[in-house]
Amino acid sequence: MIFIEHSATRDEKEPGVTERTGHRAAPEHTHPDDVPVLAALAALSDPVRVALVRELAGSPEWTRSCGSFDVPVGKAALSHHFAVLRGAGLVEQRDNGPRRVNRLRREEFDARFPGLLDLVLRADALG
Amino acid sequence: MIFIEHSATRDEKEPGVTERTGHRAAPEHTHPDDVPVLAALAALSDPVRVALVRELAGSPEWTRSCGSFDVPVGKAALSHHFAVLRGAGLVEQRDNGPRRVNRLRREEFDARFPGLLDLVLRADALG
DNA sequence: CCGAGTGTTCGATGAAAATCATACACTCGC
DNA sequence: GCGAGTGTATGATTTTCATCGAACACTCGG
Repeated sequence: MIFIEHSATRDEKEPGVTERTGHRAAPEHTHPDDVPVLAALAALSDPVRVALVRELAGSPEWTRSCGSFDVPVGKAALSHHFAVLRGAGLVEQRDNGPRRVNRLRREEFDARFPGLLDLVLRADALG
Repeated sequence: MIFIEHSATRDEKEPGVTERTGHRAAPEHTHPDDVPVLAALAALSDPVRVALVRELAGSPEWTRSCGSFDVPVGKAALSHHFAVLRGAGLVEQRDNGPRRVNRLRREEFDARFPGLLDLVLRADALG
């Protein structure tokens, strides 16, 4: 078993060059503070993305790879949806070996859009 | 005072049959409690509709007719947007003479989706 | 009863978004 | 290195949605 080193959270640290062997482009992230309200709402207006967010909220951080979600779309579309979620400041991604693991940016997103995530996550009778 | 009586809904009437004696069809409303989260978010994901909601929030109830809003779309599109807002439980409409006046369903919508309206209404630097 | 003002409906159009299939890039165990 | 596993990029197709113009419906004041 190999662990991901990469110290800890580098929120204020520029990602720069990872000390990993390969040269795989690190995913580009957008902080929730830089996300317009409309973009956040648009990102959460898609059933597939909401399913991803909900499933992600129910798992420990950095434990779910992109392919491990139960959504009825191919992997191309899936990749696209994760890009949208990243751009909306909803998820953070990190490369772990061949797979890309995810984390829901609960605190940061909540600070920027209070209550919005709770709204989407609360199990409702009406979807 | 005479109110719109509208004896019974005649949704399944054959086209062309207008046996009403000159009353306009009352707008069909959806209570926020019957609105899925996704529909609410989708309704608020459009810049024109957000502009309508914001402008409406800044005016007393039942004072704004549909045509009185400053949005860069024709009246056909405008009518469509109001229908969406109605369907999302965001606005209530009432016929007043030749015009249709509006009201933002603040309390009801807030009870169903706490914080969502505040999020959209708060004047943000980032739209 | 007519005409101006107001809003809806309909059909068409254009743009944006979701999706897929394919091809490509990277990592790791063997 | 090879090859399986994983995710991205690209291009094409489909769907969805916002928009418009025109026709229609309703109300009210002359």
